[in-house]
Parts: sequence; structure tokens; C-alpha cells
Amino acid sequence: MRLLVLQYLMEQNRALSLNELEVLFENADKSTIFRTLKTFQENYLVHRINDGSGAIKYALCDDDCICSLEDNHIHFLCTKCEKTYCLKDTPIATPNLPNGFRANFANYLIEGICSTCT
Amino acid sequence: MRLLVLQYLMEQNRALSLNELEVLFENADKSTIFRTLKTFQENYLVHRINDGSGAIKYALCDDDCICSLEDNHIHFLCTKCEKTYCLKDTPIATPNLPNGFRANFANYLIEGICSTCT
DNA sequence: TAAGGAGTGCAATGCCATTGCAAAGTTTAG
DNA sequence: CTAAACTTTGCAATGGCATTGCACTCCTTA
Repeated sequence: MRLLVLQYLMEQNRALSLNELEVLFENADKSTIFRTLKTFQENYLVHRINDGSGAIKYALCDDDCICSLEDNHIHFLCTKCEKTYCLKDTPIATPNLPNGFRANFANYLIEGICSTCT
Repeated sequence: MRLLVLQYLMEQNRALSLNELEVLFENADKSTIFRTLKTFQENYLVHRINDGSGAIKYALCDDDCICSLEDNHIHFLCTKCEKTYCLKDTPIATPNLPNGFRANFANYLIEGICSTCT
């Protein structure tokens, strides 16, 4: 199962929800896939993205992703097809924070219409 | 109820969850507060913030907030006290998107430790 | 070949958002 | 003043998604 999920994630360039994977691997149970993704997270293979769609999305980490501020790319949620893209070529600078605020993690999410849904 | 909630929101400079308001106004029902906030949203008084904490947060809109890209300030979630701040003095530019991608809404969330929890 | 560990499925739980329905309160027209 | 119409509220139920306990199966290894 882990191999199948990992392979599928590698073939995609976007973030997938647990439910999408459930539908895809219909012979496997929800909880199996959940635990698969959990294992991946614990081993820094995937990171979670909360795109506000109600379902958490999972995407493969980059080689240099440490799942923190360093992994500072934008996620784009298409409100039409509900797909979430990792816009790794569109970096965004970490802004200066007010006094006393310390950042550990950042998540820049943009909602709109993706190129295939236009 | 609407007046009470609105007044309380105006006194805060941060985003509150439904649950926080429930606890605060314990004589009012969950659903009443929920519908109050829903009404506020429909009339562009508050906007919703998904800070990944599991609970949606609600914050008063600025006068010029049209609850879209224009309302492009950063939200800061303190992972210690779980409070969400609107960093209106820390604007962030909307980046250029790849070809064919059109943005309607943006949400920049930073997690870390706030100034009072440091 | 038996024992231990890993992976899986099922069912249950929990949390939060949301809604149907009826009761209570408020406004308005006569 | 009063009844009808509308609004607001509370309670209980529903639904979606994440998560977990438990038992069963499968695989590895001594």
C-alpha cells in the first residue's frame, strides 16, 4: 500500500486529500491510507496542507523540504475542480513580523481558478 | 445577541472561534451564535479565517475589506495560546501566478509564538 | 514451524459545522 | 387591543472528516 500511494503521489504535482486516495484505491481501507500518510509524515516524505476545503491535502515534500518556514511555497486551490497545486516556482518571502512574534511555520494559500479550468 | 457579539468582536483585535464565543456567552446557544456569525458574514461584517487549528475563526472586516484579495493581511496563529491575530500592519503582496491561474482569494497564515506568550 | 511483529479492515469515537423543527418573542396591520 | 406574520432562539439531530481500538491476517525470522 505504501508503495502504491507513494508512487501515485510522485506521479502527481499536486496535493491530494485522503478521500481522493480512498476513491482511487477502493480496495484499501480509509484507515490504512490514513496510517500510510501518517507514516509518510513522520518520515518527512509528505506534508499536510490545509486549504480550507474541509479536507486536509497531502503532498510530497521536496528534497529540501523540512516542513517548516523553509518550505515556503504557495498552495493554490482551484475552487472549480477542488484540486490543490503546489506552486513551487512562485516563492514568497517571509515578511517581518511585529515585535515579539516568532514564526515557525507559514502557509500561503490562494484560491481561484486553475489553468485547466479557465 | 447580535449586538453583544458585535460589540465583543469590536473590542478584540483578533479572530475568535465559534467555541470561544460559545464559552463567553454561555447563556446563548451554539446555533444562535453560529447563525449570528453567518448573518454577519452575509452582510460583510466579519470574515472567516481558517487557521488550521480545526476551528474556523471569525474576525471583523475592515471598513475597506471586501473579503477577497483586497483583504490581504496576514493571520498569525500562536501555537501556544491558540489565539489568532490579524496582522493588518504587515501587508503582503499578491504574487504573480503561473499562466492561466486566476486568484480570487488569498490567505497567508503564519504559525508561531505571539508576543504575549514569548 | 512456531512466535513476534507489521499491516489491514471494520467499526466506533470525537470534534466541529450545519440544519430542521418547534417554541418564544417581536412587529405590524386591522 | 389583538391576531396574524415574521424573526430569533434552543434543542436535538445530522453530516463530514480525522482518528483510534481491536482483532485478524500476513510476513519475517529464529
